[in-house]
Amino acid sequence: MLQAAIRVLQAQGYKITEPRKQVLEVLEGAQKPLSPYDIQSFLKQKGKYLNHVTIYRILDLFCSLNLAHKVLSIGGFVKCSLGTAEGCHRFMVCHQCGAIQEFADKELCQGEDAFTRNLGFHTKYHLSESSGLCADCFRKQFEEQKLG
Amino acid sequence: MLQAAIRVLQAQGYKITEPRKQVLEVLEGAQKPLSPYDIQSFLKQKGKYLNHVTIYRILDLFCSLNLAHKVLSIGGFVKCSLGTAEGCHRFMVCHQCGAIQEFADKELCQGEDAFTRNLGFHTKYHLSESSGLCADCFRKQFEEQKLG
DNA sequence: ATCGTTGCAAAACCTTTGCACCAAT
DNA sequence: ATTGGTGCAAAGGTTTTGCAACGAT
Repeated sequence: MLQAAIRVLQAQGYKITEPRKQVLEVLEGAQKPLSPYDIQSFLKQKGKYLNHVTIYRILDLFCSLNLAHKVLSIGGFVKCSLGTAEGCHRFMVCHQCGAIQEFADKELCQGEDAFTRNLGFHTKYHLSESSGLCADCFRKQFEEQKLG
Repeated sequence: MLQAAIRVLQAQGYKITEPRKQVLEVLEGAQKPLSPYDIQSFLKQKGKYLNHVTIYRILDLFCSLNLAHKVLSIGGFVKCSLGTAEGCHRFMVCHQCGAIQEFADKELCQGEDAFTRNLGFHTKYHLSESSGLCADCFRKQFEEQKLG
């Protein structure tokens, strides 16, 4: 996984540096979107230090290479967990626990494109985030309702 | 249009103040999403002054009442141009001229919900922005290609 | 050795908070 | 008169910039 990202960097002529590997590692291990300062904190816990500017720049790079995405409804970054998928990369965001799941579906993109094309618009890419409850949180809430 | 928004405010027990009317007016007249400071600049041109904090608070209020939306891919605010529509409010964002068009479609929402439900997710609402070229900018680009 | 990367300092920018005053109802 | 709204000052947080030093190739 991490290896795949490193190969992408190398293939594009970017250097494999400690800071980049560290940010990759943190993103790999995260369950939720992380802000640049979140990432800095995580690293501090491991006894490592990165300047926040460095983290900003690394995240910019990763996003430009689709190794990471910015989840706009949260304002944090996640590693990209999809390959060169069919259709744009979408997110489900649990507003209870903050967990993220990435997915893609060609038909959803086609439906959206068809609709906007009728309005004369030519779509390059989609941004799509579904907010709600993940399976776990939904179950928990359901149990609580039975009790209460 | 502006009247409709004012009625919504009144109906909810919010006061109709000069600052609120001014922000509404600016949003009405805008073709693109505006940041709080953009709005302040627009008003300054008209010889009016609002504190930025006031603008932040007014925008918060408007968004909570669905009189305005924040366009996340741009980071600015637009007036809501839809009624209580079928399905969530979506945007087409022209990355050339910045123009915004709002739309809604029940089927798109249903398609997305169906897909995520299969993954155990329970969607509350969607965030959806399509980025690309509006009809005008597409035409212009097309003309230029013919020439070049 | 080269050139891309990082760290640092600083600045710019964005957003929020608390409180006193003002104004719409 | 009441209560919500606004302005101000200040603080806190986020993001960007320029430059010198470092390190992967």
